[in-house]
Amino acid sequence: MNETQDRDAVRRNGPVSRPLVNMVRRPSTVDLIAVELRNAIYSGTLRPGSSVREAEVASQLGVSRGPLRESAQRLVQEGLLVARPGAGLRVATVGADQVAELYAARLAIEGSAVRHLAGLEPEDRERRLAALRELFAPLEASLADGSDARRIGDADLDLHFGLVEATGNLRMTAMASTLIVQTRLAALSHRDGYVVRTDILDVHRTLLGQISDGDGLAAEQTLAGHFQQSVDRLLGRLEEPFSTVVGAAEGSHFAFNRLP
Amino acid sequence: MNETQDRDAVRRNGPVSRPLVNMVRRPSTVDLIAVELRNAIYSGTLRPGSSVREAEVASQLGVSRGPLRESAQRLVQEGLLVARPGAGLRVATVGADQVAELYAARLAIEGSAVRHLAGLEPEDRERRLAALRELFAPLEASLADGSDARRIGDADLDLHFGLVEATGNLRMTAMASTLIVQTRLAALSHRDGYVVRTDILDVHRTLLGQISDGDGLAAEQTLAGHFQQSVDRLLGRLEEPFSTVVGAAEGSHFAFNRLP
DNA sequence: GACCAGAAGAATGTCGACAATATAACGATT
DNA sequence: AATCGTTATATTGTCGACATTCTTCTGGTC
Repeated sequence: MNETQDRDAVRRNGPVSRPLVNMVRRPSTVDLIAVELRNAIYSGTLRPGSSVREAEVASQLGVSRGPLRESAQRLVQEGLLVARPGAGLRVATVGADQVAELYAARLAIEGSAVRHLAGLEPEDRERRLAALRELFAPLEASLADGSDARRIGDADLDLHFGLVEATGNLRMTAMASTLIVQTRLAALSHRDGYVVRTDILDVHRTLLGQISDGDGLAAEQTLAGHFQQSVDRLLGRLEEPFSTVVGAAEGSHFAFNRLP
Repeated sequence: MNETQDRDAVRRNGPVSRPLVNMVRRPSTVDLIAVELRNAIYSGTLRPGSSVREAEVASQLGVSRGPLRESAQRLVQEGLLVARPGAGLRVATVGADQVAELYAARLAIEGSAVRHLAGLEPEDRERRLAALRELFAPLEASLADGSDARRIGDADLDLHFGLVEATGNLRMTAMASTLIVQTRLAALSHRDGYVVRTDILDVHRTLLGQISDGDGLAAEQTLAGHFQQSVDRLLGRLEEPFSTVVGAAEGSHFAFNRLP
């Protein structure tokens, strides 16, 4: 019984001090399907507002309707799918009336993240910033070689997700993941297609610099300004230099859609 | 085709200006089951760490295993249930190692909420604060008549949920709902049972006052201090006057578990 | 011509049954 | 005595089929 008690204790409280090995967790079928669905939504394969026929998608995934429906409920909880009784599943749409709310939620999460990072001990802070600077390169590259807006958006969202992931807070990371896919949905729902400002490089450079300086409030305000501009642009309130492409590019890399 | 287009437009962008009536949405069975499950977890009927046998729970709810499993996946996404392949469902446990993370997430959401409220126009701000002061009475009452800690905790959590709900941000409201049920899980997982400080009345009075004064940053710091004490208390780092009861009371009122 | 009512079709909602897997108990072995 | 291997039980994972519901099409009426 002692071994059982130990296992139970581990389940309740996690490894006591330092885990010798990572607890192995085979992903369930529902996990795998949910990842595929999120990818399909994120990449635009399942377009916003389109109906999701269970039998069709299930057969494409090589599973029955049961597991598919279970996975779908996860995305319903995330707000990525909408289920109407009798009418089945539709991909959610993030319309103009929801953009402000969405970015307010992102500011709550990501703003808290940058403040947390800025408040760390300099040594620890720089270690985590190093990981973030890795995400900077793809953004620079996609901007430099004139990639389509979708790829630029991928790099941008990856960086924003990295901000939250760097805090190590799994709950906030999960919430950020959901909000970022919803951001993609908002962009895909937008009549002008995917729109990206050309100065995002400067904004993020400033952001990382302020974190590095330990000035969390300034970093949060930079983020707030950045988001405000994004909202205005999505709502068509701004006329300014931008790069817009309705990217038909498939195959984004979904750094934030990993298995838990 | 015009009517269809109009309906689609409504689905995408929501009602154009001011909706004459609220769009009626019959709750699906999955919705209803999910509410029941959350209530059972919140009230302690389903205890943290306990296994949830599908057949048993399904028959108690009067449904088959299929809909139950679909609902369960929603709670898995929320972090309220854990599913291990082959081993089925267990109620999540929020152990000591997760308390800090949980309260950090709550601070991100609720801190953002109080700052938002404080930044509103005085007229609008006071209107929403009026709704919050309604939630103040139950807290006072439960403290005054020496209720058990569980009832005090209910009133406390209702008030905190009300803070976020008052912003009108549905996304943040949903996230707050999840985090607050997890807070209850943490309390139920705690060895000392439900613990409540006796000075929470003062803290919340101060909080609402600072919001009323438009001082969002101060309100957020009050919240941060309050949460820090909660974390310390749950981790047993503090020895101070408190009221602790392992409340066996069933039937909490779950203001935050409404249907969407 | 627009609107309403009814019927046909298709998809969903739900259930029961079977196969696959994990758990627990038991005995054998070092 | 503790550990390992085996077996039995119970539960989960998956699937196919049926009843129900929504959607769409058609025809009729004002």
